[in-house]
Amino acid sequence: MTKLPFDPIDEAARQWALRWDGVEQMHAVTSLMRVQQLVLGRLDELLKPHGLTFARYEALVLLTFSRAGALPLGKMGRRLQVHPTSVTSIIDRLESAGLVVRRRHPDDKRAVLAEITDAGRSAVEAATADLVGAEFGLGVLPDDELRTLSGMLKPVRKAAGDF
Amino acid sequence: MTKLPFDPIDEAARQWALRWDGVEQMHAVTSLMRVQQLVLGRLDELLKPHGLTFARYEALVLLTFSRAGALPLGKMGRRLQVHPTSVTSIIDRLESAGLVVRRRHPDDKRAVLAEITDAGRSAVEAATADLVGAEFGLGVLPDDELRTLSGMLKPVRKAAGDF
DNA sequence: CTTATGTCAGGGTCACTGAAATCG
DNA sequence: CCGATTTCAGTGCCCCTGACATAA
Repeated sequence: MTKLPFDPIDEAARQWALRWDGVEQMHAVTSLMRVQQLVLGRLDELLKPHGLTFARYEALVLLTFSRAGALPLGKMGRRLQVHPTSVTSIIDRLESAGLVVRRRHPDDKRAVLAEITDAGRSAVEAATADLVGAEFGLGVLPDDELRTLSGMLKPVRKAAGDF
Repeated sequence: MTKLPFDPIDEAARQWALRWDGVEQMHAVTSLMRVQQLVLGRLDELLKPHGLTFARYEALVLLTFSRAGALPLGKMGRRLQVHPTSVTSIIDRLESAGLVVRRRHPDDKRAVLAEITDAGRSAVEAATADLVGAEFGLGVLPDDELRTLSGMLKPVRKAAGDF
C-alpha cells in the first residue's frame, strides 16, 4: 500500500469528466467507500486487542444502553440495521467470548434475549476508552465539520428507508 | 429490515452523550458506515445485471482510462487502493466473464497486464449509464453538498496516507 | 392458518497473512 | 542476495437466500 504522489480519486474524476456525467456523485461515492474502508480498518485495529470487531462492539454498546442490559435478537437487528442471520452470528461470537449470554424471553417463548455480562461491560468500557482516545479515526475533522457530515448523510439514510 | 419510527443513530448518540465523550465522532462514524452499506448495496444491485460488483466495475473503469486499455496488476492495486491478492481475485473473475484478458508485460517479465476486451468496454458503458441514471444512489444530495462531502473526506484519506 | 422469531446450511465478496515462484 | 510482482492456500468477516422448527 504505497503512498501515491497524487490523489487517485481526483485523477479518476478528471478522466471521468472527459466522457461521462455525474462527476460530483462519482467523486463522492468513491471517497465514501475509501474513507469507510480506512476508518473501519483503523477501528477494527483498535478493537482487536479487546477481541472485538466494530460490528460486535456496536451490538455490545446497544446492550449497554438498554435498561435491563438485555434485548431480543430481532430488536437488536432492527436497531443495528443488520440482517437477522448476522445477529445470530454476532451474538454467537460474543457469547463464545463470554461477553454476552443467551436467555429465553420470559413472555415470548419464541424470542431469545442477549444479555451483557460483567466481562462484556468491562470490555465495552475499555474499548470505548481506546476509540474515544483515537477520536474514532476522525481526528482531522473539527466538531462542526463532523456535524455537517452527519447532517448531510442523514437524508441519504432517510431516503433509503432507514427510519 | 423494517422501517423504524425514529433515527437509530440519533438515539444512540443521545444515550452515548450520557456517559462518554466524542459524540460527534461517534455519530459521524456510525453514519458513514451505514451510508456506505446502503449505497454499496444499491450500486451492486444496479451492477448485478451486468455481471459486475462495484470493485470489479472500478477496475474496469480504470482500464478504460488507460491509454492502451491495459495496466500491470500491481499498478491497478495501488490506484484502486486494494490489496494485491484482491487484484488477482478481481481480475480472475473479470477474465472468466470475458471482460478482460491477461497478457505478459513486454518489458518486465515478472509483471502481468490486464487488458480490457471489447465486451469489457461495452459492459462499462452500459453499467455506467445505469449508475449515472441512478445518480449513484446519492440523488438526494445537490452537487454543492456532494462537493462539500468530498472535500471533507479528503483530509481523512490524506491523513491515512493515501496520497 | 398465518405470521413472527431464531437457527442452520450454504454461497458470495472481499481483506489479510504467509508462502512460494519468477525475475530485475 | 535483495526486492518487486504475482499467485495460491487458508482464515476471518459479513451479507444474503432458503429452509426449518417453534411459538404467538
